[in-house]
Amino acid sequence: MDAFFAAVEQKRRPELIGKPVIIGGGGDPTKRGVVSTASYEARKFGVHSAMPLRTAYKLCPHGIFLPVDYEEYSRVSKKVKNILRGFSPVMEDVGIDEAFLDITNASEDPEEIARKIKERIREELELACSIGIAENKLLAKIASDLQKPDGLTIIREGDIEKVIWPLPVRKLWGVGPKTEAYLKSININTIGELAAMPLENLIGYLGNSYGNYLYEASRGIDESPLVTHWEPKSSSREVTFQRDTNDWQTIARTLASLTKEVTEDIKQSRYLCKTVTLKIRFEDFKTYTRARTMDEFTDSNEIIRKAVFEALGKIELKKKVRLIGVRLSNLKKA
DNA sequence: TCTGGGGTCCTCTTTCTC
DNA sequence: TCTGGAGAAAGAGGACCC
Repeated sequence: MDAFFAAVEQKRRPELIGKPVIIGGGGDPTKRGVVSTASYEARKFGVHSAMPLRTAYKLCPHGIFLPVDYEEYSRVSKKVKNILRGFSPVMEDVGIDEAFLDITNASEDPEEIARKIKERIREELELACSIGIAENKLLAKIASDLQKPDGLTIIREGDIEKVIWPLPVRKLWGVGPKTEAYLKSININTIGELAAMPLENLIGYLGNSYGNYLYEASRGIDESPLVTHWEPKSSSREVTFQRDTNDWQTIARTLASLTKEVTEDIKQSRYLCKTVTLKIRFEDFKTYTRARTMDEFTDSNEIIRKAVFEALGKIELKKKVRLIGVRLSNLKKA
């Protein structure tokens, strides 16, 4: 979906159409938080997702800042996914605003299917999306990104050299800022340059698993199947304080309430956990985690809270705390 | 002065168990 | 009772995704 959160807001408040809309945090650009989504009008000012709200405000002071309304976006997301499932039951969810659809067994022309999907989403939900068509997920994802917004891009078997190789390595799924910078340092900037690197060298530079992955990905090879069902592996809650704090009461109270929330979450979805992990980030942004595995699987708030505070005891609180969080893992269906 | 929140997966190290 | 090794499990951190 194109600028999904912003588009949903513009749909329910048409007066926002054509304006720079910035969704993030609590919607107050003077407070801590980052941009979740910026409308294309706001992107013209250099605003993009993951940017601190305060920075976005400096770049675009006349922008309309709104809080994230996750429930509303989830509702709309479900409608989008239902439309998709009507075209093929084999669908993989990729977060709230993306999905893969396997249309291998469809009788209709893929491009025609894509046009119909775009049309239905536009007519029923008044939203724009970008679709990529290719023989595997890796290439379809790259394709969907090539002509945003409101795009429809097909990558065919013979297109790898012409279409994929000139692209920067960052366009490959799994290559983030760190890997991009590292590859740049060894003079690899494009996917084609990556593809020119012998497998042994890649493994030497990046390890066995990642080296092999990039070797194949740079050639457009991806055999991974669509994942239509999966079980959660962990559940977590964390908050960044509006001001860094060294007040024990505040820290303890916050930790207790986060623990209660995340315990409610797993209870609701009928899971038990065995491992709790405390996460703490100090004012200097140094982040630590301390884990504690319990003797039994549990969803008891008291037992989990006890383990969380045990974990907290393993960390020296000498600096002010910026963020605190709790993760429950080692999950098992109740 | 700034850097969210909810996840997954991978790698390396430490600890436990036999 | 002490020592050591192997393999599994747990713990910690980091990179990446939306």
